[in-house]
Amino acid sequence: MSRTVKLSDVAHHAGVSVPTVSRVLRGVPNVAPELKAKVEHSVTVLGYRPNRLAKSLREQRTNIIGYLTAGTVATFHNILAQGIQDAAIEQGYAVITGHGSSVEREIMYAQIFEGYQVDGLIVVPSSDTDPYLEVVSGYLPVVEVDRTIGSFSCHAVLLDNRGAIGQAVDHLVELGHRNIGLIYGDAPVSTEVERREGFLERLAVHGLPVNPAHLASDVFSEDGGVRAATHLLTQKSPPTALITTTNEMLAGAVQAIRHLGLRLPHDVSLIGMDDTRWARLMDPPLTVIAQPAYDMGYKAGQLLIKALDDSAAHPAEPRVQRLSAQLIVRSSTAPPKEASPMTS
Amino acid sequence: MSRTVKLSDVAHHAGVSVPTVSRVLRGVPNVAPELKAKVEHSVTVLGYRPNRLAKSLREQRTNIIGYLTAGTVATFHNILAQGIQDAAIEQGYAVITGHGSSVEREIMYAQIFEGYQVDGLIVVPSSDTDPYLEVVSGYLPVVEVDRTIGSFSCHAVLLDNRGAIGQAVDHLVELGHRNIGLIYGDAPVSTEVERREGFLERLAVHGLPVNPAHLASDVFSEDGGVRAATHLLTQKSPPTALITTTNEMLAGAVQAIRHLGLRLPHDVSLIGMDDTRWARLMDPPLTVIAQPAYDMGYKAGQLLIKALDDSAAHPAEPRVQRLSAQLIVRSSTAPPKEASPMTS
DNA sequence: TTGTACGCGTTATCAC
DNA sequence: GTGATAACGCGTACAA
Repeated sequence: MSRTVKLSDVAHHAGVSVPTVSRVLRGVPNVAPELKAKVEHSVTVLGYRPNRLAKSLREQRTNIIGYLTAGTVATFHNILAQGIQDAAIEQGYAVITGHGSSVEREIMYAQIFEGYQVDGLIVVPSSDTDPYLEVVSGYLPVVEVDRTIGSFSCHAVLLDNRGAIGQAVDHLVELGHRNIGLIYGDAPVSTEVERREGFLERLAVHGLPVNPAHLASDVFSEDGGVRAATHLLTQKSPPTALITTTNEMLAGAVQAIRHLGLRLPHDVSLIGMDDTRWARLMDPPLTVIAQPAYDMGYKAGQLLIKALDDSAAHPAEPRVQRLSAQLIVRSSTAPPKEASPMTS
Repeated sequence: MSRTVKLSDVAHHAGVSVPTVSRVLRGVPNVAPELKAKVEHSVTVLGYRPNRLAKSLREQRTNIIGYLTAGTVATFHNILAQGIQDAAIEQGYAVITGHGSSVEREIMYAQIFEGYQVDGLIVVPSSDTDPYLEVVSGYLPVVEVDRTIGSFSCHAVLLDNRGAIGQAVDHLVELGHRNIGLIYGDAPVSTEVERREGFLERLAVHGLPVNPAHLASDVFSEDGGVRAATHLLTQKSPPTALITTTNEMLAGAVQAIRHLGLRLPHDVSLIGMDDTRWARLMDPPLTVIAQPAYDMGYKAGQLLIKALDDSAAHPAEPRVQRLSAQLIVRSSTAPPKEASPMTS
């Protein structure tokens, strides 16, 4: 639970009775304008937020609907969600879910969740800048998964993004590539930032120069991948290998390569993110960086629940877990056209 | 809400006080064995089920964790879930989610949801036989999506499965195919049954004979698809076209066709289910039956909420909505090898 | 060992 | 128009 500013607090602050506050909040007609104003003032001043639990108990209606599915889970974020579910259920917790595509929506859901008095929050932030989450983390245990806002201190379960891209670079360098292109999303999320940095760092480790022209960012989508890959492969001295930081952009890269009449891996090598079904089914099957999606979700669930249990004891120091990715070598990577596997 | 058998009812029935019942239920040590037995008896007789809401309010702890994600949604069931979420949030409802891969798990989640006093339930049943769901639907509005148990009367939002497969058959017949194979899952779920029946019915409409050897069922997965397709294509007179009823089995069929050295659509035509990214990305791009996933979820949410609002007025007669699928013709279908497009 | 009384935060029914 | 008071279902001191 969190701050406990209740109806009676507001009533006391406004110098009225509890039912009056309730009436104002619910918009019941017969209320004196002056009292209404005073109540509304107190509400904002005290930062009152209704307790859905008590309301539900009283009204015999929760406004919660259960969604029970036997649907197949295949993508990264679903498998992750499945991990959270399993960890939660094992500890006797239930999960209330919201898909927040934008910061506004994210905030809306977070507030609704708070209304239902959730014990804690697991979140995949939609952006690097979410001031609301910072506030929430002040009085509610929060665990970030996959992505992190970074600017505030809370628990997190993340991929070792630098290491992940590092493995891809290592593999390509071993094959003899010296001109590797990176396709990444331009959204301000931690995964993209870290993967980009990991790429540059690993290039440096191998003593390879960084060619800014071989870095292409675009919208974090299939179309963005098409554009970025096309841009990279149509320049005068194109890279001999491409790495994409997301599954969506990988799909775009595949399309672009095909559209340009290039063959995989003969003309260009390609490594993407996430070991999805289609990556295996492509012709040729794609070399990918596999994320431990289920583990990430499961560990996030465990971490949050542990934080919940410990909250009484220690004030829970922020704990960040980094999980390793696994490079799965298939047939979209090969030595570059005019080069021997061992470059000096 | 539902049946309201509370602690005090049990106490009265057992001839003890409320706290005693509470103690027994929570396993507090100091309780007389005889009273314990009496209480437990009353609990089962009355069918008492704890109200998590009241417990949460009292304990200042809900055991609910919020999961907020900006993760991408790509598969059928995710888009469907997104539709439910949107419909719910628009009406001021929250969604608590559970993934039930088996009937046991499904029942477990349903009970947990009931504990949280959900107003209603939306469910994708995992099997045709779930006695518990029948019971639940007696006192809680239930909407089935995608699949239906069928044996009890409740609301449902389903695909027009017969029509969907019918479109696929029509398309293949127009191309000149007369020997069409069907690959379907052997799980006892309504979608599989209806799609199989729709296939047979449509064949009859075209005056085409049914060849039992061209019907292959297997486990509802990629591997199952591989086996079924291999079985179908390696017999003496194989079908010239294949239809799969699920996306998973489609993936298996693609693999089998490739493994057998067959070319798409030259050697065999193929139509599958769900317009997923990889179906578009395949070489050649796959002709598929696209389901209105988001609409199905959204309509299910609307239907449930309407049922909730109406529950006071009319006892809510069961309402079943059938949504149409759309055949998306791409390049995995073509006239059969030795046949003109127009067969007599 | 068991029962009484109260509180969790809110809404609904009454008098005033 | 407004404010006591009770109730929603459960857990927990405290007293018996």
